[in-house]
Amino acid sequence: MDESNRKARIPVQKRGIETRDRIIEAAMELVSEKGYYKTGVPEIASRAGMATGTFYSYFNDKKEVLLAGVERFYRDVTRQVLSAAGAIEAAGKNGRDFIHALLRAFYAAHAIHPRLHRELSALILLDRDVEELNRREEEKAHQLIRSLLEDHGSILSVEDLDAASFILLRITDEIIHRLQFFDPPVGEDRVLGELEEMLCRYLLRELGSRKTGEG
Amino acid sequence: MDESNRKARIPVQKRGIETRDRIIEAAMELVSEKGYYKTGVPEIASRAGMATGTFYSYFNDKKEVLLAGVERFYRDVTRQVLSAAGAIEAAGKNGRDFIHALLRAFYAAHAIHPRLHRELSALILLDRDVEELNRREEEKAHQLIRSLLEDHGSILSVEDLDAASFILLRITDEIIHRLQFFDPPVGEDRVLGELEEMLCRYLLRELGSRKTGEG
Amino acid sequence: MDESNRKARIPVQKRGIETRDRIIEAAMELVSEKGYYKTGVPEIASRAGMATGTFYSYFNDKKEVLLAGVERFYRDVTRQVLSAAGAIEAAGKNGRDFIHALLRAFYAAHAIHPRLHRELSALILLDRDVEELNRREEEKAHQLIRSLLEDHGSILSVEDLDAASFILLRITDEIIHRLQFFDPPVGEDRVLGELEEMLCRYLLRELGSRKTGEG
Amino acid sequence: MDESNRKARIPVQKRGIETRDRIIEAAMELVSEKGYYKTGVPEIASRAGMATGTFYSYFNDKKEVLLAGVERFYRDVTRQVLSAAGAIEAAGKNGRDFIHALLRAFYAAHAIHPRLHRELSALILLDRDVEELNRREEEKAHQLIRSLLEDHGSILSVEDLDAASFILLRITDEIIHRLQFFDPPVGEDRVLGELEEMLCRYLLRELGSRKTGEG
DNA sequence: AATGAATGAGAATTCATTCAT
DNA sequence: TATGAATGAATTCTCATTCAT
Repeated sequence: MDESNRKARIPVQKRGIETRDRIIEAAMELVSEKGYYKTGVPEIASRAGMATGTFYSYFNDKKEVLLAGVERFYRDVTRQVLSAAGAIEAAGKNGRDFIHALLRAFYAAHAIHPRLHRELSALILLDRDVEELNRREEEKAHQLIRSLLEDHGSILSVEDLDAASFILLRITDEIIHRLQFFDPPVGEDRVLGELEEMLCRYLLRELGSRKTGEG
Repeated sequence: MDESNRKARIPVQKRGIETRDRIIEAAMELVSEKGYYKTGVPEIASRAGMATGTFYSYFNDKKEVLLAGVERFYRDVTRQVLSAAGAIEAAGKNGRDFIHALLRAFYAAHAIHPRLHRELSALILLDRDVEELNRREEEKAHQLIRSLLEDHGSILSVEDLDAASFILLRITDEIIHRLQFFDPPVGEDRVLGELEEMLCRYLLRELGSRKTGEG
Repeated sequence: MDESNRKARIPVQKRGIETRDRIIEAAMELVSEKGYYKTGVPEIASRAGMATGTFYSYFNDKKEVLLAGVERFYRDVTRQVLSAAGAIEAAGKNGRDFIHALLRAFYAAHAIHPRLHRELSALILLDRDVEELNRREEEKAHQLIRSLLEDHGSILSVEDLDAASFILLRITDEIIHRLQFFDPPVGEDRVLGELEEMLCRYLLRELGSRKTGEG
Repeated sequence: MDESNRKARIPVQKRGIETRDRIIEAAMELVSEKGYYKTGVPEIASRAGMATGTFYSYFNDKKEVLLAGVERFYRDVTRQVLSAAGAIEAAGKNGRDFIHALLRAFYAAHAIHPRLHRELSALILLDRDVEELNRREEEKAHQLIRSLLEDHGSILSVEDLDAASFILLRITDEIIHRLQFFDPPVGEDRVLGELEEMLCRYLLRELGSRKTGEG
């Protein structure tokens, strides 16, 4: 009975789809600005330039836009990440370059909707549905990282690929997260440089010489 | 002073202090169980065995107990961490043992109030006051890690101690966090083992041989 | 005229009349299924296979279809009752047969749209317009019963024909009502048998012998 | 889990019980005046001289007051009916007097809250919970009538006591209902006189002479 | 004539906080 | 000082009706 008692319209025509998108857009803007709990439905509708009732003919409740917005957010991030895949390929089998490109890709992915990202990080912890959506994305990301590490197996010295992928994903995400959401006690460049160094020492079979003057 | 218009009593007598503690205790229990936003003040008062009004003679509003509770939580964690300092000392100048003891200490700190910890992780992102409290604690933790690394400077190969402390703190926290709050795609032991390996390769001047069969 | 500000079209062409009928049909179906208050106009339009706006070019508001539906319902019931007149005639001047045929006619009339009947019974009490429509129908029924009783004057022992018609109509209606809408504490056959017995004793000059084994 | 998740206070102190009663009173007044569906909670609260929120600390929702009001209504009616039992006793074994007293009792019971009575008659048909409450009351009334008929068995000529009680209850109720709620096509006295005559002919072993000039 | 997206006032309900006792 | 009933603004959601296309 998952969606059996839905009343909200599923628009197929261009106009309806645009309206739906406008609602998601407005909702995510407001969630970014004031947080999910402080954002009201009339406010979302008003921002989207429509009446409250219109909102409810596209979504059954406030939570539903949130989930739609989260999915859209993940789509945006995924698109961004995939577009970075090229740069990672280009780095070839040079260890430091590979790690560097990887970090760049993560950083860029985080820069998409930073405020929204922050709010979602909280909602993952507070809401089971958001948590579940996130779990699926993490799983995808985990597999992506794993296959990247496999591809570069010849230059890496990792034994447990799964555990390594998990750690690589989480810590990179976390550090960039912190750098973007809170102001860190240490300069961003120094942290990113040190993070890269750590990953090189951990992952690479041969270290190569450290590049100084990160920019 | 931002406390000029406070009305809530600051209890000095034993009885009053106990009452205040009972409120904090009840509030944190409920926050752990159902989350801050779903916990009501009358409910906190009721759980603490008193009338709603009594609550308001000890705290000006709901947020105030939360902050008091967060402070108490950090006190508990700090106490736990300090008690682990002994074990870290005992590990002496053996690199792997030092890292291992460090990880153990973090892990134990997280095990204190896991549900509350999870809720607070979200509130840090949602509430400026909780964020600020957290910032101060992170700063203390950062300094603590930094001085530990300094003490072990002879066996470490780190250049930027500040950046390294920051990274060490954040990633260890994050990984343990994930292991405890979400069920990870990889077994806990494998992740912790790999994390330890990463930190050793990163931090230690001489690697020593890896211990297999973590537990 | 109370219709001076009407906007809804009064269809004269065949197509328009059919459309109007389809709306009434759909509305009455839904009212039977979920009740008037829980039935929405968009839902009626959808069931009738048209857009919401089309509904409003045939009816000025929701109430108007209800009234049209009530009138149609009464037309159906009247048609049914009149078709039963033959059976009553056929019963001739045998007292018990006359009463029996009368009861059968009422029973059949109630069996037409039982769910709708039930809903309307409530709406009569809640809505002045429905009440008024009902009053007119009751008046017609009252006159019908009265003339039936007059026709059978020779075998009846009633003095106040008007009062008797009123009572006869109301109690027969009520008892059958209850039997159909609620499950009664006593079997239907026993109740109908006893009702017939009561009416015989009340109305007939000569009682005749009771028929047992009602079916 | 019938009442497990109730939040509404169950008052035990005098003040609380009075407040609760005041709400029921106000609600039933408004339901009598404008009907259940057109009565809003803020309006009930305002009529009861309190804020909306207060209402919700005594009742979980609007429906709950209705049900409490219905129960109170039935209590009032029952009390009235029982107080009429004396008059019925006093009528002794005179058939016509017995029937007359019975009718008087019904009539008086209906005169208590006529408008409310009318509204409830509709709600019984529209709401399963009200229907159920009514079913229980009908059952009680049914038993009461049955035992009255049994007590007067010597002067009655009824065979199926259960069916007769059911019919007696329903038709008397219905006729009085109509007389009070709608204006009948025939004068009230004539209808009541004829009803009494019908019941006498139906129920009594020996008829006695009809009293003319009902008053 | 038909469409169906949009409207927006209004209903139900919640909950942090106050205040008379 | 403690009590807990009372407050009422704020929030979520509904649905009969309108109107641009």
